[in-house]
Amino acid sequence: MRFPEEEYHLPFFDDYGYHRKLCPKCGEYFWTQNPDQEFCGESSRKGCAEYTFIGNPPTRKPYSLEEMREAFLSFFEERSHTRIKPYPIVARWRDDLYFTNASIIDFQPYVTEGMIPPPANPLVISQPCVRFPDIDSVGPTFGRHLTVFEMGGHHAFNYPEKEVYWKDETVRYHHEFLTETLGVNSEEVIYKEGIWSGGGNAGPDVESIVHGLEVATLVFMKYKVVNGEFVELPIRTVDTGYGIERFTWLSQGSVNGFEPVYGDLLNKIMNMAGLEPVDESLLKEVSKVSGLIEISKTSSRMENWRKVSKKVDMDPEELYLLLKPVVNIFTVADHTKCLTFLLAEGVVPSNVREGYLTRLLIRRTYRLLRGLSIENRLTDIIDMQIERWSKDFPHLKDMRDEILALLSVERKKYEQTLQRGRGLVKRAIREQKKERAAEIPLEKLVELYDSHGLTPEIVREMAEAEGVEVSVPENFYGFVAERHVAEPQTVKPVSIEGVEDFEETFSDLPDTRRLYYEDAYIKKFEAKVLRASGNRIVLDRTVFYPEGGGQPADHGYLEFNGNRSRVVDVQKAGGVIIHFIEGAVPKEGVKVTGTINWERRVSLMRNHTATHLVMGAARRVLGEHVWQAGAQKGVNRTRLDITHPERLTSEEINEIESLANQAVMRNLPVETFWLPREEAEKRYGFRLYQGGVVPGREIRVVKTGDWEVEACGGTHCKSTGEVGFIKIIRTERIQDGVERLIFSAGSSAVKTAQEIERRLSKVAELVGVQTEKVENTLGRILTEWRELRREKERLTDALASFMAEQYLETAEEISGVKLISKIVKADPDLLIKISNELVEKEKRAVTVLISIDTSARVVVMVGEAARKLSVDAREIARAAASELGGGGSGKPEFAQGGGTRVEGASKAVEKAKELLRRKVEG
RNA sequence: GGGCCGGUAGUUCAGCUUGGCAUGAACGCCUGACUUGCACUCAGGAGGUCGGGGGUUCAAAUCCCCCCCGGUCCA
Repeated sequence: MRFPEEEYHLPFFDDYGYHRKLCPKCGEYFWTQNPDQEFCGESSRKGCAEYTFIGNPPTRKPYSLEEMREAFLSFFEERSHTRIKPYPIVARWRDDLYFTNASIIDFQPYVTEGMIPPPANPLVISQPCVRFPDIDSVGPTFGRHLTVFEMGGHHAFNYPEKEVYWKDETVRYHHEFLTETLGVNSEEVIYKEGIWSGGGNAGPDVESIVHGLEVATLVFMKYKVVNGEFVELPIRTVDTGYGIERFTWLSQGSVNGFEPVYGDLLNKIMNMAGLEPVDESLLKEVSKVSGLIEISKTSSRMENWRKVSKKVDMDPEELYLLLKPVVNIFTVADHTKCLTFLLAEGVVPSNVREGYLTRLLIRRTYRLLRGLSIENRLTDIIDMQIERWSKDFPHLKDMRDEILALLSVERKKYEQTLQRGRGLVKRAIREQKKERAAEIPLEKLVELYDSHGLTPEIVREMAEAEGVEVSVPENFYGFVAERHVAEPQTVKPVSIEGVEDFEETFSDLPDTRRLYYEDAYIKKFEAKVLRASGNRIVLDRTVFYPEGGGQPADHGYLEFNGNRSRVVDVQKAGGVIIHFIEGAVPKEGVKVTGTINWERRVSLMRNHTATHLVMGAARRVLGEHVWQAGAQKGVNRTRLDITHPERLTSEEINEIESLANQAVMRNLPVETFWLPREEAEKRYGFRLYQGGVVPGREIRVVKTGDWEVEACGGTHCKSTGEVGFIKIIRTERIQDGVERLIFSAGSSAVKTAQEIERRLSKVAELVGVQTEKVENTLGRILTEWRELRREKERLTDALASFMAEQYLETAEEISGVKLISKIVKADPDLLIKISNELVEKEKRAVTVLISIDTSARVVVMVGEAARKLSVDAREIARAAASELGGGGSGKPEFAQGGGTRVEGASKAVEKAKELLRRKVEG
């Protein structure tokens, strides 16, 4: 789709003599002052232009990154925008994305949806952003793509009753910044029309292009996307994104976009790797056409190099080999900066969500460093990054030790994966040699990557060490992606169970007054029934806590007109609280008296407050990277999931338990209060969002003395002393990087401790000693048990040998073979052993031994000599077993069979004898 | 959240397709021989609830179901 011209035809363009044109190459509309401008001027894959600023910057002077950021911020500050501090790059206040990938993310959805006012209006910010989708392009595009960059954004929020500014002023600001502040010639600025859509919002946008480089996107967010349709938003948001790094690059006109950002750091990495600088003029030529490069999972790397090499008239292989190390160093610079920022915010590498993306980044970086033979220098580079950026982002320095600790754990894990991989590759080669295949099949390569995390490059390296060639198709990753496309997507319904008809049935009701927030200790209350639908009741007020925030619903009963009905569940839909009851249902308008099951509620309160205490303890013991990854409170036990890269040791668990109990004993006051979102964030930081996303304009803060502050909607004790006692029961590992702590609080904790003791006593009783001696005694018993088991083996062997002698004496001679047949009540294993002895002693022996118990088993063995007479144990076993009501099979010299018809045993022997006779005589 | 791979001796793994003796393999360990001693070499030996629980079957490491644990790819 496309917006009509009116959306873009601004007075600004007319004032400045801009013309609207259609680019014949990419088919997009653009605005230019230059009447001869034919193409849109953007240096992209479609090749509409080349970079013309390389070695020839269009700005008045070169800017460093810091200077450019400051120029941008102060330009808007001077034009009545308020400067705002950057937000975290891990978007913990949102559940629809992992990272802050644009400055507007900071204000979505609460500001853009009108739930809370912006911190200032208009405002300006330089927001560090993280983007993973373009990761493959980072490096090869010479700086156009980065995984971490600063987005300069000036934002205005236009309310129906209050207009700040809209399209025309936005473009004028941008133009003024470029031309007057930076000194770019007006006719060198092209504006391209576009449509922007993301995060559920959309609108027209204007992209500004200077000398082939897109430097800013000016978005006019005016729609909400509902079921694929554009619905006008009441609040129109000016959402601009100025690529601070790109502006800096433009102003320096350097041969790549990394030098202006990293400067000396780049040279240091070059030196580490012992790289000679690449011919500057060649870099310049390539850089000019690097806009053609765009790497994705479905296109191949070489394809891009071929395009570029054609332009600079060089052999693609040669060009690739020449530039690869430099490009890899660009990538390393980018990735290590991104890692520094991610780990500084406590992202724990894992196999899911943002942890997985971080792991991906670490493993890519390791591979690159390996290629440069400096894999042991990662921590040095990270240290350089911390040094480089901590002036503007001081938290990096504070988190240095944790960053390095997280990296070291992750490195160990990766090395284990590689170690395992070597074994797998060796095995794959062995297999392939056995089948005389020429090379490792593609399918195997995909499996090694998909299931074992080994990229084909690594497999090739490992295989070559074994002298085996591996060919990897250019579109390997596209091939892998295909495997994942076919997977079914599960769509989970968002509606609350039992209230799917909320819109029709309850949405007209006012918010229920939540008495449990006014006083968490109310046990009994009176209220009026506002709505009764089936077994669902809505009251005007309630002390029944609805399930939410990992705290289960209260139970209890409602009394009215001499009836008493049980409340079995409570759910919240919007601001309306719905009670599910069993028994008589009160009519609308009736007055009811509600009573909650206090014992249940107070247990839940203790468990909930305990959760905050354990959380605070875990962070103190394990580090700042510990975040809550989920929690479910219960009456008897509660589970708390925390991010941590390793299994918890028993010492750590004990320490967490001790600290949490100290917090209990200090009897800290638990304060709960409501604060406007931005105020709460300012006062307590983003640490608040432990329990995940908290919607709403005002958020409820639960502050546990100096121990822990969280945004939380649950009911809590007045002071930590009421929790009584916290007992950690055990830990589990939910995922890589997430540990689950299971604990009890209050009287449940006491019961838990008693239960553990009871079990121990029970064990001691069974073993017959005092509890203090259980381990020793049990150890001794186990040793004895093993000895007895061995003794039994030995005796069985001896018995088998003895029995074999006995049985051999009763052997029947049938034309050269010696048949030994017996029906005994013995373990089949013994029969096998006897048979073994028999055929060992007497090569002509054929044994048919039947054991009878609840079912019958027949063991048939044929000695070497008998075997030569074409006696087949399988045939005999099968024949005998048919009389037992079952089947049999095995090997020619040894077979087994059996059945349930025990009484057929003697007949089975007869049958076997008959068959044998036929075989050797006939 | 979804997919894939794996769990057998102290360790790394075979065996599983096609149910039938775990005489399993290598390394490590113990004992002995050789040696001044160590290492090497040779001979012998110990070491297994086949991740757990159900089911099918005369019979399950092997087939089916559930669970636990580890790895990995993708969102």
